[in-house]
Amino acid sequence: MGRSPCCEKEHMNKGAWTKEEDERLVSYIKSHGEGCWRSLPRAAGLLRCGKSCRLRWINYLRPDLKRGNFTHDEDELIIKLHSLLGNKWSLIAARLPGRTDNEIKNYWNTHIKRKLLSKGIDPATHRGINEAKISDLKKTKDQIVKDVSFVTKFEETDKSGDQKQNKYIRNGLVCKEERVVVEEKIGPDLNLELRISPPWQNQREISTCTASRFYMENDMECSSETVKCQTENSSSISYSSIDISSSNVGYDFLGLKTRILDFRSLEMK
DNA sequence: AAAATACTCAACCGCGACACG
DNA sequence: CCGTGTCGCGGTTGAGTATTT
Repeated sequence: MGRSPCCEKEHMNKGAWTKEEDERLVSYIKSHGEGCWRSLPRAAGLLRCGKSCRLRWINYLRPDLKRGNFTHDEDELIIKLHSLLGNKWSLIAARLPGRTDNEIKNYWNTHIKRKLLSKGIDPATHRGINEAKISDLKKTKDQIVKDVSFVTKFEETDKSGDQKQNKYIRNGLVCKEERVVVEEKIGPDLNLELRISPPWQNQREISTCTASRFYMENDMECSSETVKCQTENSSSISYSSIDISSSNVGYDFLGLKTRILDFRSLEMK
């Protein structure tokens, strides 16, 4: 038994929206709010299917949309997020105020893909196109490197506050540095540092955020704790940590809920 | 100036997830 | 548990525009 279509295809307008249709839609949503897309077209007096109305509103008519070209910062953020999330455009868009998933998807396909390719980076994997060299390096002793999108280096102060130590975040995991040296050498020539913050936050402000950390030793997840981090500018992350035992505690990353930072299985809250 | 080609991006389509009876 | 309806997502299309030949 087939599913009934979302709307009767006959007697429906398709293609580009007219100014009058836009005005009807905006006016209806302003007075009645979003939602119930199925019944909206009839109520608003539009010969469009609900799907089409929803798309038009979300991608074009919403008042909070940002117009104009993408900034360099937005470019970088999109690349970073794509390296983590893949083609999850809606998740990426959630981190870029005023931008829609459709817009980012188009921008990715028309601009960023080309930009990365011109730098010798595979846009799908965010790794160098010359995979052969990388594979050879990976085979060498003690260079067991898992699939990696980018590496972020940060400085950690020990509990006494006396000593500082370099550490690396790879795919959300805090790693011992010797395990990622090879990746630093062979990785893409891009600044892929990622700051973690709640959605829609002004990145310029000093802010605190919380995340769980998992140390990797001998390829085993061996401990976890919650870390409070304070970000002051885009070039550094300082950490102060609080030990907790958090074997079953869920936490947020990029506005998502997950227990382990496995970006390939993230789900919306 | 005209034709061909490349590019952009709004809109469409099909599918999966989820809610509900 | 199953069938149905709705919503939202990601991939794709194609009309309009820009650039090149």
